[in-house]
Amino acid sequence: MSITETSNLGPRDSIKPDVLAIDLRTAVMRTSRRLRVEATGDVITPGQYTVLAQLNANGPQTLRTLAEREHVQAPSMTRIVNALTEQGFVTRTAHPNDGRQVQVGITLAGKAVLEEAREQRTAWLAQRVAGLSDDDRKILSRAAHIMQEMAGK
Amino acid sequence: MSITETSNLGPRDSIKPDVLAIDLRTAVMRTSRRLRVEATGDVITPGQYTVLAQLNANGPQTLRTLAEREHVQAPSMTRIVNALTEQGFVTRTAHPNDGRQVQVGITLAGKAVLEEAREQRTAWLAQRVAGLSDDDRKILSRAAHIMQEMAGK
DNA sequence: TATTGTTATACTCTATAACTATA
DNA sequence: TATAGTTATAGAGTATAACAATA
Repeated sequence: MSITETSNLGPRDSIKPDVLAIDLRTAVMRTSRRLRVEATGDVITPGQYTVLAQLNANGPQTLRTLAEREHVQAPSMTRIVNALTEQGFVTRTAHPNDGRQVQVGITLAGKAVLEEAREQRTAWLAQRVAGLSDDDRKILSRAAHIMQEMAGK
Repeated sequence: MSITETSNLGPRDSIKPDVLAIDLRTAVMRTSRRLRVEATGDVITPGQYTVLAQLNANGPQTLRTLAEREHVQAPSMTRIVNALTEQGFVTRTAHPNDGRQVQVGITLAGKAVLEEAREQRTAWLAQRVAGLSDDDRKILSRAAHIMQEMAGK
């Protein structure tokens, strides 16, 4: 029996947003918590990880832009970027025209450690997902896309 | 067009656990982050919230049991329970037979604040969910159950 | 001796405020 | 004056180690 069938919803029932919100919130928070706990042995912190991913996906950015995108204050981003710089995962280069700005970019070592961290962080989930039925995997795949869209770019 | 149709997977494709794991992890972490950020104005901290929810769902428990279930160390749980006790949201009672143990239980005020926090924390998500198609809501509902099962009770 | 819980202490991450340098 | 970034400092939250009380 598929896990999805534990749902008490028939195909014709309309789903109340309030009820779904509570269910989904619980599921998301619980899963994210496990993902955080199971991601042991990482060489970089969660904050460093998301900054590397951001730089990898969107190219070099100023410190301020990074802070805004990560929703942290400037001093916090200074700290994160300093740590990444010391480890050789990002470089800081002065802006050609504006001497106040600093461009932060990911290095090859940074890309490598990002990939490594991504695998470590995904290993636990991949194992769990492998134990599901194909139907359940399809549902999760679609749900992932819906959630991505819903949570905003 | 439904958001689910942005998925590039046909009905007959088998879904690779590794690929799904990366998609799902990204979606879950991004959503949980938004949920955390959007849950402003809470009267209790996230740690306090989960402890109250735990006590509400499973009844009075010892400090050690709570620490294990929340995956934190004993001193951290002492701190959380102290804060909840000072606010009047839990009570501490001595174990009748074993003088070492402390039973922690939720109060009526604790139940009230839990319900209030739950609504605050779910409001943002409920609004987002309300803007989806009914099909998408069905998928999310099933996905929530699958994730709950997958992340362990 | 083993177990439950507390206290002491330190570390990480984040924030606000004050400061420097550049525009 | 305004903006980009850094430094100083403080406040959560968590951890380990040492301790007290009980079994």
